[in-house]
Amino acid sequence: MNVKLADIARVTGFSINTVSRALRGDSRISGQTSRLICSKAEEMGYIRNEVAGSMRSSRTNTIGVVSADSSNPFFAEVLLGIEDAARKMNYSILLINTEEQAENEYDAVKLLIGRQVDGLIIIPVFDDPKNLSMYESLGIPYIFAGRRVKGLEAHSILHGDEEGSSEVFSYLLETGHERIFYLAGPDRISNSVDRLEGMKRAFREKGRAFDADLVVETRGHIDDGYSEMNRALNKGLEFTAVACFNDLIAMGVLKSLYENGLCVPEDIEVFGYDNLNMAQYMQPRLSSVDVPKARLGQAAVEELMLHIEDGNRPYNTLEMKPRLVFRETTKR
Amino acid sequence: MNVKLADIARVTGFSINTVSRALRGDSRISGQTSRLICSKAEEMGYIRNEVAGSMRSSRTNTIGVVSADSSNPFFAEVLLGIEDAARKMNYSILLINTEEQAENEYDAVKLLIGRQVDGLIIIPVFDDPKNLSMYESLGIPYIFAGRRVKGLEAHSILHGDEEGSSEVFSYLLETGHERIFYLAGPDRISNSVDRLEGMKRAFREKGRAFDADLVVETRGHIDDGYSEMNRALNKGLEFTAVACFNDLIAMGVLKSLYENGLCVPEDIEVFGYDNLNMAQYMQPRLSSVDVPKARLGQAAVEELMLHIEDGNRPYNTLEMKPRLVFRETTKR
DNA sequence: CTGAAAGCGCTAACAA
DNA sequence: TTGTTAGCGCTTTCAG
Repeated sequence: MNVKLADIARVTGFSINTVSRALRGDSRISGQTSRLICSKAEEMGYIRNEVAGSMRSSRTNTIGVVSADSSNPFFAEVLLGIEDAARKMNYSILLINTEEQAENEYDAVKLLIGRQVDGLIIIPVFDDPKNLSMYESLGIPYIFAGRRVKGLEAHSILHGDEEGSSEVFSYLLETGHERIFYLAGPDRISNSVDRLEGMKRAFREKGRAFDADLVVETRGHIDDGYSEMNRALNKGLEFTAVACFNDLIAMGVLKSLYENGLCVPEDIEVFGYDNLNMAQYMQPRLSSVDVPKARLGQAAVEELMLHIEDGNRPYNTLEMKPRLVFRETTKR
Repeated sequence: MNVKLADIARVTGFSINTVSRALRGDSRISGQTSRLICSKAEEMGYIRNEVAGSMRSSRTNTIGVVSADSSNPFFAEVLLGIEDAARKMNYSILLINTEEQAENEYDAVKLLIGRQVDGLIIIPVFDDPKNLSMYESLGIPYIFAGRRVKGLEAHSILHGDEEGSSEVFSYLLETGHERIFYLAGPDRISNSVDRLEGMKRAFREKGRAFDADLVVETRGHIDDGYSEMNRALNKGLEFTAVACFNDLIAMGVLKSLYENGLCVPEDIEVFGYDNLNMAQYMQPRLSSVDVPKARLGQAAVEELMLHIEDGNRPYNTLEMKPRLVFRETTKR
């Protein structure tokens, strides 16, 4: 077995307790003792058994991250922000992916609680009764990153989905588009719901009615953008602008438009959402709505920490600002 | 506090021990007792404290994953494969990113060992003396996924970097290219080393000398492809084909070539590496070398499990086959 | 098939 | 400033 406190205690002649304290930098231990113990520990290759420590202190210094799909660049960047911020605060990350399935989310949370994580950062589905009631009596702090759960909005850090989407459609409507095709996201996540609402708001504010035939729901994958655009074109759908739920969809859309001989932005304007790094390398460079991804992850960690420190701290919805980035897929 | 074994024991009248066994499905407990205990536990909302369990059994059912940069789609997909396979085997993932820094890798491994992970999957740097000596006396099983560490090849699952790269260059040389520009990866990771070696091998086999001026090292990011290609073009470098260390670089390259009025593949042929999903949506569709990413992650978990089960199992390098995918950035 | 006792390695609480 | 004692919640071992 590995070297443990008792071994160091035996070698140095101090008690296990003193060794434990010295190693944790307890100020009550004299400088000399502390230095001796620490150097001896180093020399013996001591690595603290965090599991045993957690057991006693009932703190694991671990946060559970329930992501939707970490192979999606959007979540990957959020995750990176989370991991980085957590590491700096001496926390580790237990990661589980749900593939947007409410049931996987439920299982993930239960599993992480069994592993005694100190808190949770979750990218949840929008509206699931079983999960809702689970969250309502969770027992540990939790933050929803970039999404909200119906009825638990206070736990969310959001980035203005309705506003961002509304601005995109306002721009398109103001510049004269009569028929705007919208490739929406899956309706079980709040981003889809809110961005769709943003669209409706824009139409309302401009005193215009939107055509339900021009909205199609997708899973938000790159392939969806390509196949749905092909389908729309094949069935002769008419439009002069395309708004996409995210940049991945937009990439597929651009490909389809190109192959069908349509020019962007001359024939058709295209707007993405998320502003992935790759957006600026698409052909043409994609106009998009910027969301601060790494910052979102970081903010989620920071907020979660405050709740871990103070279990009575009230929850408040945090909002970040979206920002439209105009590149080459729009005329402006 | 949460409900624990003792609570269930009290309620059901059995001993803590019997409850523990019933809950773990120990076959020595009678069916009736077992059912009673399990249903009571369910009813009371019991969630097993895995930390306490691990403490005693010295098994955490956790594997540590030391990734290079999980915001890179390549690693993100490998990670997804890892997470998925691990979950199916009832294991959880502790994730740390290193940003390709040997020192971060060192710290990550030590930290994960302190957390008593049962094994490690690492995406390591190639050649660091301190890390090498750490690995040589690690004490727990470990697998390098998709990369090798100099001197510890047996711990790796590889995907034929030298072979894949050699095939790319063979194709380009055979089809008459005299000057091939290569955007290499960072020299501290084995993939760069091996793919570069593959290039050299191809030149050697064709009885040709390669020009060192036509090789430039990059970090492997999308921006590097764009900026290095711009730089090469600006200084008047001549070439008729571009091979890229990975698809991300290739995406940047395509953008630069387009902006400089060069046609792909007519003027310049381009080859990527990794075959990311997005490769087929680039403009034009990118020819690349396919690497089974999710499968790699899955294989790493499976192999690691065998070593966790049997601590004496010998390590053997595993090799997967690369496969060239010809799309629109090459003439063939 | 079930129970009692011991202990995993550490930290907390209380003493000195 | 240091030591002693107890115990976190579970699983293992040994006993019946």
